[in-house]
Amino acid sequence: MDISERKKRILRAVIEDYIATAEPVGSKTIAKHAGLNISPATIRNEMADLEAMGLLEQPHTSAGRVPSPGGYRFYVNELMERHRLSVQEMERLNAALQLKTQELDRVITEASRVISQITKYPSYAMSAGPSHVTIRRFDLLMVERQTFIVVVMTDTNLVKNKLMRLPADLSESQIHLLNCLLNTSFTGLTPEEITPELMSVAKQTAEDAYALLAMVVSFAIEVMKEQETYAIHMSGLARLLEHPEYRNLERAQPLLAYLSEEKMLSTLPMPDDSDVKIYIGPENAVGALQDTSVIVASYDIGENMRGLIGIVGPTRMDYAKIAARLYYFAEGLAKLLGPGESSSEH
Amino acid sequence: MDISERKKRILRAVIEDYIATAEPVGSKTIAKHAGLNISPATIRNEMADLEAMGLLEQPHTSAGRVPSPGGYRFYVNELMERHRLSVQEMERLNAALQLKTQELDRVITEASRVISQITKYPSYAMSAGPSHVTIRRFDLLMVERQTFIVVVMTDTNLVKNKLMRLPADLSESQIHLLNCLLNTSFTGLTPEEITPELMSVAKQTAEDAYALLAMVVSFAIEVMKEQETYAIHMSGLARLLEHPEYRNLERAQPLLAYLSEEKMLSTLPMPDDSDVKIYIGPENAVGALQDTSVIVASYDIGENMRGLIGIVGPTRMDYAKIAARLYYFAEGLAKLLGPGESSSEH
DNA sequence: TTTAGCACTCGAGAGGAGAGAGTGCTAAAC
DNA sequence: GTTTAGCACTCTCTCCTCTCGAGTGCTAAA
Repeated sequence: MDISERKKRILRAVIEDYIATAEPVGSKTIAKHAGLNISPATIRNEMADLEAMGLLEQPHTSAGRVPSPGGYRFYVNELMERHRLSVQEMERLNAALQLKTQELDRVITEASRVISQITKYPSYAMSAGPSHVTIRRFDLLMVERQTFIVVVMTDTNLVKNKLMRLPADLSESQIHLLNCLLNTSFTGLTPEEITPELMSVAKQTAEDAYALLAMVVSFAIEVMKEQETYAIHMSGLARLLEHPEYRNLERAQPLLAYLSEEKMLSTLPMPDDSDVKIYIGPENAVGALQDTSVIVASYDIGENMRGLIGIVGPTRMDYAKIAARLYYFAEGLAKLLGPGESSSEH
Repeated sequence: MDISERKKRILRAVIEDYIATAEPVGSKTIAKHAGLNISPATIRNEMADLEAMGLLEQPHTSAGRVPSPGGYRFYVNELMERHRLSVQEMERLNAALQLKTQELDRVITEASRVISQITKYPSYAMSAGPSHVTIRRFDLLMVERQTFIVVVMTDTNLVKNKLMRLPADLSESQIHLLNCLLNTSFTGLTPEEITPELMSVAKQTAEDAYALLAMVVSFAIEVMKEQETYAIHMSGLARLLEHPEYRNLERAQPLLAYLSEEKMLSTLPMPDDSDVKIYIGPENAVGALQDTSVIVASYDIGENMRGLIGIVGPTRMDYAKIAARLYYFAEGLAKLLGPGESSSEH
């Protein structure tokens, strides 16, 4: 895009003023801006050009200019300076990262809450599991005659358990046999690889203990499947209403409805690679997000898992600042949850 | 409260009309009501009396009447007929109760979502644990040389586990010893009963394995504490905006902010006994709920635990219908989760 | 190429008129 | 004594008009 240096400076001034005030920006306001020694009339001409290029918009003829989504995009790509966190900001984020628990679900929930508080926007957080999980190890523990605890450990080092009650008695040796059978024949398999044939072979070996075996296997499958699905959490929804663009309900309601519909959340942007991504207005595929921007940071939880933390807000937002905060926070979460930590189940 | 039969009928007609329309009800409207063959003028007189008794209110001099919180209370206590669910309603609720998972957290979340959908109000659901939990049983499983799975089972039949890594090697026999020590000295104790003295005695017995012991015990304490805390979930927040009383933001915003603030949620009404409870307007202790009503049903999960499911909405709501639905749903959840089921951890 | 000047446009907000719904009171009817 | 019809009154809501002010685009001069 060939665009003069002066136009860039004007565009940037318009965007930054609009981000700060939420009011359409007039030529006079820009003229007063330090560093630009040009008259309002000149600026008007330049703004008319910028509008023709699709970077600015006019709500109506006699109002100032407002950045278009394309304008924001240009700003984010080329004009925006990297925001450096102040010491206070870092301290605040660090304090928030002192999470008491390392339980994945809770960390995600808490992280989302904190980011929402700090950014003043609704925030979403999620964890995405790997696509192929297998069981590495089974353990059967007998509690009472007909009560067992089954413990399974996945190849992602996650441990899950379940208490099971059985109508039939089983002896210690039967349990031992079952344990061996499970650990030899059912480890390293994806749910699809546990075929009816495999089960019928196992049935012959397990005999009376087959009922328990079946329960254990179906639990294992459940665990594997669950790992592959997403856990998602949204926080601070009502903060949307604190921003002037959502002061009228017609605008706010559909967005709030979308964001509070749990099912819909999985349609929020979820980038694959590790970076802060910014989706401005119509760059979002989802209809309800056409007038909003989404900023999302992704981080490595290790063992094939990724975490995501992002915020949703009006297109007018301080992209530099928010992106920097998300980036810093995501880095902190990666350290907290990332590879090298012992992953604890929940 | 001595109040004539006719006044009761008028009050009831006013309330039910207001519930249906959300508009102040005039004398003419009531006069047209089937069954009441009295003129608007008479009704005006009666309504003036009802207002003097504090059961009705007038938004302004020349508007119709609106029920006061006291009026709703009287209606709920004495006038309201028990709503009987239609077959469709029951089917819908039954379908919603076909939850795939029995994981407590998920059931709670899902139940809240469903109730919110059905009632069109934001809903909250929670589980409250017992006040004293102890560990019934410990199991230590060795995965690799320095990696262990610890499994603890509480006296509420909940099983939790954690993967632990240790910098030091331990032998099979040391593990066995530790297992015995844990199961003899640390079972049946509340977190408070695990004193520094007890730990130092254990230290002498455990010797090299003390590091692992300490990790296991602190995990056990974490599990016990966690059991005593509440898990809460809110769903369908944005539905609030669908109701006319929240069409202006000044009214909606503080309530939405309150309900989306996770910490605050624990101040929502949480009755102890099994019944549907109704809190109307100022009957709620919390300031943010002064203009709202809360209907909440409580049910038994068994093993000392209770579940709660409720909705929040404007004071104008169809108390009979909502209460009936919550009651039915809570009963279903009790069957699903209640005593007799094997409680599975998550 | 930039700037000053000026007519023009458009939205926000204030003020006022009128309609409509509902009331309370009075006096007549049952 | 209770109920009802009639009527003046009150208050909100909506619509209309008017004005104000901010900001623009265009033209002509610097």
